[in-house]
Amino acid sequence: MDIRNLSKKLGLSITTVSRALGGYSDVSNKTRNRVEKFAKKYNYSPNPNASRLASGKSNTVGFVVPLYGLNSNTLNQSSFFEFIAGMNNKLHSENIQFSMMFAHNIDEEKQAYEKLIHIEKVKKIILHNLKRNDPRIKMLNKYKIKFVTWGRTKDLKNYSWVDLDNEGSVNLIMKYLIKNNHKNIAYINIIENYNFAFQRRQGYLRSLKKHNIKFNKNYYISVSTEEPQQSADVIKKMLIKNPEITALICSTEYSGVGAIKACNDLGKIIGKNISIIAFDGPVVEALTNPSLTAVTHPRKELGLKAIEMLLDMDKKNYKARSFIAKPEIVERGTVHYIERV
Amino acid sequence: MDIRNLSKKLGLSITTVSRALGGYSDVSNKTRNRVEKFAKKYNYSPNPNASRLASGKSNTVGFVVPLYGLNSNTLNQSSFFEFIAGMNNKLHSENIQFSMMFAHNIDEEKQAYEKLIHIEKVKKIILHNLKRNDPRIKMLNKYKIKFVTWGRTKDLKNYSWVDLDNEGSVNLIMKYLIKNNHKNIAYINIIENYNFAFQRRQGYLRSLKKHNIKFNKNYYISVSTEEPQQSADVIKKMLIKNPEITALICSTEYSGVGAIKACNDLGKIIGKNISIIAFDGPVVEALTNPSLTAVTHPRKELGLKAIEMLLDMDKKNYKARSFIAKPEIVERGTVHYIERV
DNA sequence: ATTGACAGCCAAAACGTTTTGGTAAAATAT
DNA sequence: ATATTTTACCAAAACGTTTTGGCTGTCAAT
Repeated sequence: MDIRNLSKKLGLSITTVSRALGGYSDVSNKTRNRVEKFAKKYNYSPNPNASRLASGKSNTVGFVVPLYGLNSNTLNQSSFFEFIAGMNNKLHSENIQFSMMFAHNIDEEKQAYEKLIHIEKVKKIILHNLKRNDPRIKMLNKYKIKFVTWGRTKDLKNYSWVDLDNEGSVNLIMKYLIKNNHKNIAYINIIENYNFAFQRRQGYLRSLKKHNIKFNKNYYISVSTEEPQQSADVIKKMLIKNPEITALICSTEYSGVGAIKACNDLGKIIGKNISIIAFDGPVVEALTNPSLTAVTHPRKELGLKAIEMLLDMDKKNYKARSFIAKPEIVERGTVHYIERV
Repeated sequence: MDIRNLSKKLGLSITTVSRALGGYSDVSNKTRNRVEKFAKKYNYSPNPNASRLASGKSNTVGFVVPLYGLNSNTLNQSSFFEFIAGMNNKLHSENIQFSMMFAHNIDEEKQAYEKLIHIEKVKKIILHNLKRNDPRIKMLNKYKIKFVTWGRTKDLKNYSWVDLDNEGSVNLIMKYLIKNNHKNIAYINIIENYNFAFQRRQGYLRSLKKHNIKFNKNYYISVSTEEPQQSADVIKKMLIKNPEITALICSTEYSGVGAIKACNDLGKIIGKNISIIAFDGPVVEALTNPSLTAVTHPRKELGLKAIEMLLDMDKKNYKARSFIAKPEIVERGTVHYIERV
């Protein structure tokens, strides 16, 4: 069933049918209802390719997934997957194509963007994994590509982004721990040239100040790899030197696992005399014993919002926007309450 | 630059340009070369939507990702991700679109296929997560959709597929364990209505026979969930009742983790007086202590091969093919050698 | 010298929409 | 009663390809 046949059955012109279904106002409600009824009855939906050709809006959104650096880890890929799923839902409901490419190193990544922009003529891109200072933004502006980023650069120069609430998440965690009477709270971060790590550090420092806890530099470390053992070693040392620590905040799943190892090795009983809370870790949570308490983020929603913004950029009065995912603490078994003495 | 302008510059008709680039034989080599040269020079590539509309060929490969059942687990999503990355590489080099949809339940899955087939007019699909008897195959045949499956049904009725070598992997594991002088080898499977689980069971039984080991039904269990604790409980019981068991083969990462828990609880020293070996587990491997020995499969290659086959189906003399990924054992720390007495 | 086959090219139709630039009738304003 | 605006519709053009069904000239076979 195509629009020609449908219009014949309705006794209307093709134009009217198209405009009725397109939601234009120069169609009476009576007619529109009839058209919609018939469209449903005959199971009509416009041929997307014809429609894209005619409208000139062949909207494709591009996305390059790096499979190196922090993302070479299979662990992190599941969070990408969530994000992608969120994007896809929106894209499909809007009949927009999604062009995803993979890159194993920085050269391949560059090539991927070039292919997207110059060959596939993609005009919209989702950028992610932002460095504090990211050269891709300049590049995209140069080619007048519309983009929304997942993550933020150091300074937010007039672009739209979605992101975890990194600072807010740490605040939330700190509040939660302090409510449980923790005071000697350590933070295990990842190297801070990732902007999210920097923001989390900010959150930690500001939270301490807010709750009148003095920053102890022995309580803050950042690891450079995602090898759990490395985290475990560093954490063990920290706990031996500072046995008064009662809670560990871990920026990554891997360091969360490292923390568990370290505590086990030291004979500390997790959830009894030492608390561990980690970021996300949707994968690891279920695997550890006791099950890891964590702060989670709706990554699917993040993907959806990113696409919404990107599509809104076509509207005339669009202004740069942002969306911050609301963190939530999922209580499991690794945080304990300290009785006041 | 569109084909009209290009043909003008070449002094040729649109038809000839189109047919030159399309590889048709009614164009002289001399002309074809000229056309190709100009196309490159002016950075011309056909508008994909116009081309799809005119040819009636969507030039798109469809893929529906279920986010329910066995795949609601974030863990498994990373293996999808690998597969998708493999597919994408090939698709991009061939300039073919990839339409991926997500489904949260069986109804959404059905709708997704309908949308792909009837609306987007996709003619090629990658099917995965096959049941032993999968109704989708009939459906795809009915609509004359070309497809390649990732996984196999019970009977391989004349379609092309790629898959892990489930039976072979178990053989390999068994050989490896037996080489290390294990004889009392238990198998922890997942429910067998997943065909891969069935095949792995076959592998286990046949391997035993081959090595003249009598099957002991107390050594074989299959769990129905992916909750590690459930596996742990069942395994603990098994080990208490049959303390002579020296090695555990786990069909999933989750049961691998469960096995580790069970052994720890029983005071068995993993890699010393009990061995554990699991399937894949690219995620978990790095997290356990000791690091989990496993059999791995090149999932990226699997994705690539699937697409290769799917595209080859356009060739005239195509016959149903298959590709089996070669398993490999990655020795880490959970399998021990038993000294002969 | 005539015929047939073939190589190499092309004009026009087709693909199924959206959009443009209208028109006639109805409603409203003067 | 007339002029203006609004409502509701439509024919035809446009989108950029691919495909169909030619046509012309060349060359080998008769």
